[in-house]
Amino acid sequence: MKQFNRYLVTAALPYANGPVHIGHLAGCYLPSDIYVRYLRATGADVKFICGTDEHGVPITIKAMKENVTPQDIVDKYYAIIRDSFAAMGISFDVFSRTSNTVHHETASAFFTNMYEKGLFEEKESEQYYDEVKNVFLADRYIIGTCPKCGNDKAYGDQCERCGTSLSPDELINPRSALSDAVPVKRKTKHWYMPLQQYEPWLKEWLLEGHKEWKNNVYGQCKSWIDSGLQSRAMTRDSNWGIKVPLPDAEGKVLYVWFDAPIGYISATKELTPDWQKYWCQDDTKLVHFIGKDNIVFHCIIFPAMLKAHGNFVLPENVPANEFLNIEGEKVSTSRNWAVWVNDYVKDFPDQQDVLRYVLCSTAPETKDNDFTWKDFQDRNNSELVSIFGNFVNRTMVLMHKLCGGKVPPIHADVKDERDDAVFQMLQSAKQKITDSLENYRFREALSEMMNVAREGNRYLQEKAPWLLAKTPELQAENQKVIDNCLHVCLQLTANLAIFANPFLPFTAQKICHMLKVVDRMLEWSNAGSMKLVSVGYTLRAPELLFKKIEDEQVKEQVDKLHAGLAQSAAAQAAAEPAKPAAPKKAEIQYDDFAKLELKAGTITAAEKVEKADKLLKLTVDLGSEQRTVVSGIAMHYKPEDIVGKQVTLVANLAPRKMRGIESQGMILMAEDEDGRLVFVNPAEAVAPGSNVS
RNA sequence: UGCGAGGUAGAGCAGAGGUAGCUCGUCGGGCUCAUAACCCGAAGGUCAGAGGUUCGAAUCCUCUCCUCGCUACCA
Repeated sequence: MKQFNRYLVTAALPYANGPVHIGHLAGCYLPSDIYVRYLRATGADVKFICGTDEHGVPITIKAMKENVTPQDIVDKYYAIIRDSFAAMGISFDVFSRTSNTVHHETASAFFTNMYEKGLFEEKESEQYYDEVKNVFLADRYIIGTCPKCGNDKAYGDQCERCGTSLSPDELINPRSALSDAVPVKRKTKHWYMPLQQYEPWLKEWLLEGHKEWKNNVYGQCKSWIDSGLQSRAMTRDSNWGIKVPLPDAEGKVLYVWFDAPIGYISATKELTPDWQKYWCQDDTKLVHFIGKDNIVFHCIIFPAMLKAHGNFVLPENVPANEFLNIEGEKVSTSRNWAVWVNDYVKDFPDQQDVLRYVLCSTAPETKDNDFTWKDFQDRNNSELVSIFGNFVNRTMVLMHKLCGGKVPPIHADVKDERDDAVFQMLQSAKQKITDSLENYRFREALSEMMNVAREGNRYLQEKAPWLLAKTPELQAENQKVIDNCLHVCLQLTANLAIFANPFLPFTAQKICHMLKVVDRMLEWSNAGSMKLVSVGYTLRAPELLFKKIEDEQVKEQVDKLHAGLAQSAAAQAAAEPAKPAAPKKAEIQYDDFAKLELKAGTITAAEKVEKADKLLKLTVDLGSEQRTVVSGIAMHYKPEDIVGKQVTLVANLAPRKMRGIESQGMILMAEDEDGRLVFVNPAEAVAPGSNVS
């Protein structure tokens, strides 16, 4: 095993175009914070790095839409994000931002270093340009008609209706998502990093050298490398970002994915003049905490960049988490289906540890997981309150009642095996928790920590000091046994604070306060000790560590979630028509309309098309003939529900094959903002084959 | 379409050839120091489905189904 003398821990740079939600927290900020708090407790030299990622096209677009500058956007969200993390006790050593001067200089220098070594390829290509907004358009910002299914809202990279991946050139009638203008092709030059040249090295370093990485991470990297890497552009046409530091690069900036990870380096520079010690000496253990969407950038592209530059350490591990869903549905910031951290802090003041506990115990370490408010309540009430909080409270109350509020001595003459067993249990718990934390298994570590509290309750139950003190006479007789029991329970409580500290730092502090011990007691090396609280010390009155969460609070949160969703949908619906969305298509003459042959028909049969999520094969009765129509409505209607329905059919549309079935017409559907499809049909039943005009 | 990860008691997870385990929930009992908390016990699973290898498969192989991700600047 390699010996490391210091740690550099990074958490993914959140993108500064919105606040952070609990999925972000569960994905990487909480696990990294737990890891770092543990490392600090062991006395390790560790730096915990994060900051906002403030470049990239989405920010310029958001700025354009809100009619402010990109800088306004990032300033606003930088503050919100920073404060959310601080409130939750995420203990970054530095929380920087990529719009800082230090970062611009660092990223520029990084690029120049690679450029001077001749590590970039220069290539010219033609890209769509929006002449109204004067910007080059990323594929995603070109909208047009899908050549496969005719969806007129396909994006330049993919059609979301039929799932085909596209290139902007394939779109019929492309237009800009920003201005609705018809984009034109313009030549543009970019600098590419030939990733394929790093393949042999990546195979050795990653595939051979890091087989211990998590399955989901290793598997995805392997799949990328095995399928062959390609040159990737490291610059973009934009005026928001870090200028490409070359003379002939007007209007070009570094690709955000080139500049963002360098942000880890810049932030470290900002933190300490000693930054090189952390980044350039190979006895540093660099660990990147990220969500699964970032795997390739952190495991392949950024390491390749570091390798290319040559002066930096490489990540030792990248423990990426999967995603957290909320109440059974994927988090969606645009639909406002999310629990925002800044809201949580307001709604549950002084209960950060509850969220930390719940997110850690359901952390998506191996697969996507679901967060529900009911589960949040259950875990708080039946685990934190009933097991952990209750044990500490029982101990404190009994100690005050039976031992006069002072830490009782331990009497060797009445000490028994059960007392020793607690000591043994602590040793083994320390071992297990340490092992789990070192291997990024935070859920497991947390559950071991809770087991310590469970053991405490069990011990107390078996000793039952309250029975030994039923009457004053009995108590006098048993005082030594009672002393021993509460002495053990108090030491156990102190140990619990050490074990809980990485996960529940606010709670650990409360325990320290009650026990009148200083922060240094929380050092990891003290775990397992039975001499943490001193005999004879007067302790403070017990205070509850956790409080119950009531049904109403849960209901409020669930309602809030749904209200947010509805509000956001309404806001979007209101915003859309306000834009010149209505006359998207050119005006037509009556003759054009008359070319359409529309007929009412009745669906007589419907079945799912195999190997297609969205397609149904329908048979439509037009009175004089039967038509086979393939329609992309499987997501919205079940075959059995629509047989017998009347529909409006474009009867003279040229036939088209889809999934090997010839579709002889098209059914008219109305689609709302959420993508919900509804039949456009005659209000009353008419004879099949009736003309519609 | 391809590739990656996953599918195990009502819920959340462990187990990676040898009679299915943990936490919460449920049910029964005990206790009363404690936030109706704690402790003991029980019920509950054809380990997504089908086939195969093996004396023996949740675990290995093949195929199928489902979920999520990547291929697109969401942790």
